Amino acid sequence: MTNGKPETPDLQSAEPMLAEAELNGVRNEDLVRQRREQICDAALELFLMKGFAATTIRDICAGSGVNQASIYDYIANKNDILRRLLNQLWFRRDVVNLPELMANQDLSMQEVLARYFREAWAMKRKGTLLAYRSVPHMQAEDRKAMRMRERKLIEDLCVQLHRRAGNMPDDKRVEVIANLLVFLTAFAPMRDWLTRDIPNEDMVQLISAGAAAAVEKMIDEICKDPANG
Amino acid sequence: MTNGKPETPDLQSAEPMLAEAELNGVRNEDLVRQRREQICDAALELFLMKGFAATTIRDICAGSGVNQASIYDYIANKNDILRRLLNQLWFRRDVVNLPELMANQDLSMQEVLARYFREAWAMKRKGTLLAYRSVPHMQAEDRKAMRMRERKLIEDLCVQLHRRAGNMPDDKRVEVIANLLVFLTAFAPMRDWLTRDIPNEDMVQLISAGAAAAVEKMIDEICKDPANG
DNA sequence: CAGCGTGCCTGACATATGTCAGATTTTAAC
DNA sequence: GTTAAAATCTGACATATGTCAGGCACGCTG
Repeated sequence: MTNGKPETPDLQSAEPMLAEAELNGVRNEDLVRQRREQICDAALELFLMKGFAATTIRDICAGSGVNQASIYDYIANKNDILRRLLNQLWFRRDVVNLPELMANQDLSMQEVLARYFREAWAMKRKGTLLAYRSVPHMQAEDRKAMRMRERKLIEDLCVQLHRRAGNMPDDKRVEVIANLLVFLTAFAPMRDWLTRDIPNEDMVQLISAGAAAAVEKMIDEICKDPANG
Repeated sequence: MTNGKPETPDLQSAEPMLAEAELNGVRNEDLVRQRREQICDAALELFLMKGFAATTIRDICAGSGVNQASIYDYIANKNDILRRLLNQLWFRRDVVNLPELMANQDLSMQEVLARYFREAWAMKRKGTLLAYRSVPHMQAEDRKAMRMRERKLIEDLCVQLHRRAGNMPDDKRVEVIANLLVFLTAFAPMRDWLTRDIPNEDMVQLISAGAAAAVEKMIDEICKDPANG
């Protein structure tokens, strides 16, 4: 195809996901899906409430109504549940992607951020919390996959920031901006009691205005004083 | 005294700390202090590396060189260690206080934030990480104390933001600004791999410039469109 | 009804963990 | 050197946990 956005890097390319174990204790695939959903739903609530380590398989069984022995017909082990949850909630592809949004030059920075925060805070609230809180409990290889994905996100963001900033010099500090934006994704989820008092849309508007101003200011700063490469 | 800063609210007032257990298995107080230090030092590293729940008393004993039975002469239980660490690292009074800094009207917002982030990121890095990560493992009453202290911080910050913004209307959204600033305290600690590539002072300057711009923009926004009370 | 396949559950194993009683060693004073 | 106080350690208890083997019940086919 020759008529799409020209040489934008492929932002949608193979994302690393966490490898879910295969099981074949139970044949009926619909049943497996249904039970897995029960299990994951219950586990998510418990993980968010008590943390991964403090949640026992017995808790999850009680919460989901699945028997303590049977649960191993549907998931391989406790870590497998976490993996499946993160695949659903953190690595989901149906939620807007910040670098991609930024690539659309018709949108102002503030509009980009407003759309992004609105959707991310609505759709990925629990995923964000789970991801931030349970990194220490993940298997080494899963943690590595998370890091890779984050790394790629930051890189893509840096590319887009340069694109938007015109002739900003190459500077390590651009990464700081990208990291700040990624960090802000966790703002509403982590400060969740705030959103009980304040309508979500108000937060979205306010924070995206502030964040856009911050980004512009920081880009300015880098242009004005191009110190580090 | 009549010549201090006039009616600034007492920002230094009784901070709630977590209640440490008293023990009297060992008489020599210096020894107790020393052993406790060993224990807490080892525990901190382990808690940050593996998380509170995944760290066992045996790990802490191995790391600190204190015997598994003796450790209970110096700390009451695993949660007591966490409490002591947070009292040292999170509730420390020797580190600059943001509302207090803001009360000094001679400093620009950017200067205030630069001073604050510089010191907070240098001195409270581990405390911040520990606090954010181990909230779910704390005893209910300790969690309550943490919340209270945070609540007070936000309130003090709101007061100072109003003071600085001149005639900004009373608006719930001011809390969002305060929360954003508190949240940013965790930026460098949580994105710690960043700081391995980028000098700390560069981060301080860049983020405080950006954050100051964001705060101003958000105050503007609230003044321009005074919707919520 | 018998026979079988599929999903479910009782019950338990092996290990890990927080905690500590009580024996043992060290220290210091005479 | 004797002795008593103080600090440290061995060893263990009670419990909790992840995991699963092997038996059970139910529905389907003939």
